Amino acid sequence: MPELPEVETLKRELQAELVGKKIKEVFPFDPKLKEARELLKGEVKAVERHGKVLIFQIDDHLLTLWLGMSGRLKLGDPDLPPRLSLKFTGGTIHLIDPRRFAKIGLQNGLPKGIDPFQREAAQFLFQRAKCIKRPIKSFLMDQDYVLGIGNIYACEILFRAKINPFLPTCNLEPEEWNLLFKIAQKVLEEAISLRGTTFSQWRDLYGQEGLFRERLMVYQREEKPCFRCGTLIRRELLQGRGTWFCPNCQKED
DNA sequence: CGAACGACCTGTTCGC
DNA sequence: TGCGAACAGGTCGTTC
Repeated sequence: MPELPEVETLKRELQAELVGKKIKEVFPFDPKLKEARELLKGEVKAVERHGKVLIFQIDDHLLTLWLGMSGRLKLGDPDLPPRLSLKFTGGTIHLIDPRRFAKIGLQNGLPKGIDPFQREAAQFLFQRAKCIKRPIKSFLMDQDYVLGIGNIYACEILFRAKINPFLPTCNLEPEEWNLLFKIAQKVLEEAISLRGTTFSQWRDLYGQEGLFRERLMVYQREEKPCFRCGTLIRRELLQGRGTWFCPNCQKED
C-alpha cells in the first residue's frame, strides 16, 4: 500500500518522535515477527527511507521495515489489533497490518533502483530505458529501476504527463522523458506535502488521513469523466494491476 | 529478457 | 439477507 509519499511521511514523523529515544520493549503479537524482538531493542540513532522501505539505525545495526500492502505505524492507541508493538521512552508505536505482508529484516536485498528525486535521475534512467520494450508503467513501478512509485502514483504521474501506460518505454523521446520525471517529482512532492493518499486504510503516525486523495485524477475513477477533457476514464489490466487512464489525453502514439 | 500466474494474507465491496 | 467472486496501496518465485 504505502508508496514513496506515505513512507516519507512516516519517516519524517518517526524522526521527530523516535530518534534519540530508546526502544525498551517489543511485543511481537504475530509469531512471524518474533525475530524482530531483539533486533528492535536499543537506541534509535536514525530513521531513513529507501524507496518504500523504512530503515532504522538501532545502536550499531540497521533494520528494514517493508510495509507491504496494508502496513502502517501508529503512535498511541491503535485502531486495529497490532501485529507488533514497541515501547520506547516517549510512548508506544504499533505496527498495524491486516494483510500481514509487512516484513522486518536486516538490510539485505534492498531494491537497486534510483530515487526519482536524485539529481540526474531522468538522465541516468534514460540510458537504461532506451532499449526496454516493456510498458512505461511497469518500468516506473519496477523497484530495480525507479524507487518508490507504486500503482496509485504511476497512474497519476502518467496521466499528468499525458503518456499512455502501455507505451513501450523505449518509445519515449528524450524531452518526454525529462518532462515525465519533472512531473513525477512534482506529484510525489505534492503528495508528501499532503501526507500521502488515504484511500481506505492508510493513516500517518498520528492517525491522520493523507489528503492527496482529493487530487487524484484517474486512480479508481473508471467510467468517470476526465477532469481535462471529459472522456470517460478507462480501467485496464497491466501486469495484473488495475490501470486507470484517459484514452483521449493518453493516446498510444 | 519479460509476461503471466500463483502465492503470501485479510478485508471490503459488488452482483446475483 | 446471504454467498461467492472480484478486488485492494506490494513483492517474490516459477514457468513458459
